Amino acid sequence: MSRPKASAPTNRLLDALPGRQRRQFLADCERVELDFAQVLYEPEVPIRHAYFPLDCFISLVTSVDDNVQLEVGLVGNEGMLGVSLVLGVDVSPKHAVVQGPGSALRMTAATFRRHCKDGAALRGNLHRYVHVQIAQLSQMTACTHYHRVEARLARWLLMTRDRANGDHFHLTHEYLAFMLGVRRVGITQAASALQRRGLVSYKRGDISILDGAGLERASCRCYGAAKDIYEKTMRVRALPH
Amino acid sequence: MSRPKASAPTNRLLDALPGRQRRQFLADCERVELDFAQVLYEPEVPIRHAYFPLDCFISLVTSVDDNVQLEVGLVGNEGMLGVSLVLGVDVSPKHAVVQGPGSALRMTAATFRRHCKDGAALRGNLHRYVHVQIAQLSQMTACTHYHRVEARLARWLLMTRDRANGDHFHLTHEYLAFMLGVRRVGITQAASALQRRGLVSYKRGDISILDGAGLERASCRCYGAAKDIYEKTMRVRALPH
DNA sequence: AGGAGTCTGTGCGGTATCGAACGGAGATAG
DNA sequence: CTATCTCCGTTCGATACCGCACAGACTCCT
Repeated sequence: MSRPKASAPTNRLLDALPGRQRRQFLADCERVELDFAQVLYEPEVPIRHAYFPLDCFISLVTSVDDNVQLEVGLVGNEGMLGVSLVLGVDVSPKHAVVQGPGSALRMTAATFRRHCKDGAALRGNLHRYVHVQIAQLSQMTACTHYHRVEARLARWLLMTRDRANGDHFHLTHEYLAFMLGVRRVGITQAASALQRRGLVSYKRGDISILDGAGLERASCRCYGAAKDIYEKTMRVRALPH
Repeated sequence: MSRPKASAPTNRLLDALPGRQRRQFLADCERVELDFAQVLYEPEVPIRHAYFPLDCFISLVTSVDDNVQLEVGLVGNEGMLGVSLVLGVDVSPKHAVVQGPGSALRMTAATFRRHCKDGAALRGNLHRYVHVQIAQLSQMTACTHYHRVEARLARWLLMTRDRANGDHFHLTHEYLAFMLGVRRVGITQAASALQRRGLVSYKRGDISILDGAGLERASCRCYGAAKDIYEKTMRVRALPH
């Protein structure tokens, strides 16, 4: 899990706040280290904290009928965990599982709601982020339905790279299969194909992306589309600080 | 399209408002008749109005790479169109297409934003509704991926029944195929199976639900789950009026 | 060095869906 | 009443993925 932690890691949602508000907000945050596979939220269980990843990333996972699960979102330092709180709801609809260990800022639910209520700039930013999540979820629905495992795997690796700030990370086929909602064997085959094409190298859970551009070509457009949605939506009111 | 319009049709989101606010809100609304297949929103195009269906219902449709489309949501008088406006974004991420013709209330985007800004009760309700949409989208992603066409069709028919306020409506196999993201033939087979089991009757686009309970058993749990999410989330602050 | 545990690769039969094509039944209009 | 159009039903081969099972390879621990 080599992730070169360039200078002080930051969170893009918070970076966009005007200086004074940002300082106030950060003062009420606590820095925590999150471990691989740690479960932060479970459906129906009250949310205790909002999380702002710095150099970790977290999967959002739905479950139907227990046992059957599927990743529907990936949150890194471009986003936050606990958007439900922004909407005045105090339970998460999904599981949240730490996918890439690292550090995050967190704030208690009550304090976070107070900040949302009082800070117009913060609220605006977070509202926009909620919109991004809705748009990306819609996209994800279509992607998961239409696109082949190989393309989805490529997309997943690219998304993870962006959030891990590095071309190298550790995840087994088993885990990837779980995330994409397919058999492990399906991942093995897709990963082998990508490796044969020289796009990634894979060895007992250590993944390296060798050719990002090639991988992007092998992935579905959904990768770029999801990024575009974020950039376009969040840029509108990006405030300098 | 026999839809017994019991007394004055209403919209559940607006019904939940306290009396005075409701009247003020309604005063700024305009009643419109929507036709089948009318396109209300398109991605990237500014939203002109928020819509509150009374006895019509509207599909939310994503598209990837043009040509390939998929319904990801269905909005009737339990919801609204234009949640993006609630979040301070003025474009819709999806297409919105009228699936069941009928009437709706609508309000210009600017006026709607003003009401959102000023009315705490309204805003709270709509925020909760946004949360519902996120939760249902997640659910939909898993459902579309895991469940068989027959079960998904059953779910779709049930959802439509709830929104059409009637057991009878008109839609061709072609159209259903488009919505569920499968071939027409797939719908024909699934619909035939449901018909053979005496759950529905189907004749040149006229669908009748004969056995709702049976259909529910034939559908995936996602139908009930989606309903539960709505009820649980919206009930919390349901205000009498 | 040996053994246990973890992770990856392969093979086999089964199934849901796909793409394409065609035939037929019912509605509609002249 | 007939021509045309819309919609539905069926068939056929192809394909992507499933479930299961097992073998090989690497790692780690003793």
